[in-house]
Amino acid sequence: MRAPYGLNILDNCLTCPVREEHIFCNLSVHAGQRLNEIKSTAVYPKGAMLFIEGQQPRGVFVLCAGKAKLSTSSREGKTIITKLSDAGDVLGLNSVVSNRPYEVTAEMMEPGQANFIPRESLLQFLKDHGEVALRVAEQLSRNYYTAYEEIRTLGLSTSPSEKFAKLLLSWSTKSPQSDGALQVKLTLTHEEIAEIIGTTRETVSRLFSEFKKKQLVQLKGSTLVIRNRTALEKIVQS
Amino acid sequence: MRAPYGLNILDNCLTCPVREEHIFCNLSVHAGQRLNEIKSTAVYPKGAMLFIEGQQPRGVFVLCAGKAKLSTSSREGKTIITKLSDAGDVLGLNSVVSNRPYEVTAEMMEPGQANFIPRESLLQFLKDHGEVALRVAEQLSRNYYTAYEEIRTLGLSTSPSEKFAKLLLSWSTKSPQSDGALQVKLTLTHEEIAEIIGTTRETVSRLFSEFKKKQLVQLKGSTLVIRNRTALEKIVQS
DNA sequence: AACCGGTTGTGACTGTGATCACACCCAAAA
DNA sequence: TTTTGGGTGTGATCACAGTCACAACCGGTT
Repeated sequence: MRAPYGLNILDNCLTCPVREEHIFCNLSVHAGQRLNEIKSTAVYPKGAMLFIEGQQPRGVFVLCAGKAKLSTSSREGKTIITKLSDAGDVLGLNSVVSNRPYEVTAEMMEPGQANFIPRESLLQFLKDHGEVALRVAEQLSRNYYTAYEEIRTLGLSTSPSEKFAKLLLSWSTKSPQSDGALQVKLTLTHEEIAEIIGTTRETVSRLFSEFKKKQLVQLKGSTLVIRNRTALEKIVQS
Repeated sequence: MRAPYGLNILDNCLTCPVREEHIFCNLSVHAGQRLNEIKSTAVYPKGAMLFIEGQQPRGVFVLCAGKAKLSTSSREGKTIITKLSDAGDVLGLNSVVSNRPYEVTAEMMEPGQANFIPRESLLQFLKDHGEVALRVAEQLSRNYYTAYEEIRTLGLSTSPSEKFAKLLLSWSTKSPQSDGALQVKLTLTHEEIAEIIGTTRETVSRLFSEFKKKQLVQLKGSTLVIRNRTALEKIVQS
């Protein structure tokens, strides 16, 4: 089965990304069947918008393949990226549960696939299956935590270098923990990095130069190598 | 019935603050009784810490009287106030639901009273009463929204004056909407205001002078009068 | 009265990062 | 090949807000 954008369609992607905390995993047989009835799968090209900040919530998206960036922006055009999502993430849950407009824009950064569950169906489903509602509550509080992490970085760490170091470290922990040399595939542009840490493209460029000069990081093709983790950690809490 | 700190103890303060969205209101008789069994009431002096950032979650607090400030701070001592809570607010819910450390410190800004519901009891209660779990989910997503508001102000609005104007406006909308002259009781120190908008005490001082000079606001005793609302709104989205 | 702690006003100085400007690189298209 | 366009490096400039310093203020206590 072949989809556009050179992507294999996954049969049932509600459960495909193996995640302990996945809220739609390990459901009762009955609930699982019901969920399968109300979900629908779609494939998206790079740049596709799953939803846009301010829209009324249509439903939630469960990302099965591909990466998406969540961002919010001001009228004057300044944008901040608040989260990078990948397979397994549930997008739009808060808006659906509280019935408020999407608070972010979700844009595919690469071709991908997602399950869609319409708002009404999901809410009915949650009413019918109380045990899942609690799972949803847990997921929401996890979201809340990451939001607070964001608040802390934006509000407490003043200098761009601090935030930049923090970002690099957060990447290095997610990457394959093979021995000493920590490697990260670099898929973002400097502009995007700037939007994550809330600064300008030029500053990010300068930070890269600076960190390279200080032997903190090194660039091999498009993979970034963290050479001095402890030094980075020191910058973070300087 | 008289309590310390010159405060009247309220008989049942789970329901006292009249709030449409109060998660523990309008419960079934059975659930209401159960809730009354597991809650306990206490009175707190000014400066009392309900809980501290990093502590394991003991339970939730339902504020009945008095105001509390929620803050988070870095090792170097920089602090940001993320929310001002008053009667009716539920504090510590996220931490309890997700069983992670309190992400903020909750400190009473004036003498007050709060109900405490221990973690284990609450979780059991939620399992037994699925309909309340959904209410909790709704509350959590509301929390998420205010967190996002915070992210937007910290990340998108660059200048202190912008954030300051935003803060003043948010105050003026909450205050009694009596005709034109918007008045706000000013209970915070400049230092605290600085911690809300993420700047220094001196800058707040200067902003006050500047806004007074520009006839945007006026200080009558300890009440702040918003003289030119539209001008403030213009500063916000400048 | 005098004193005190916490708060507020304001001046002088300075470092930092945003802004503008332009050169450069590289891969894909023509 | 040349062209084009998105991405990147880097210098020069400058305004803004953080920092330090000190005076003034205000309400409560002794």
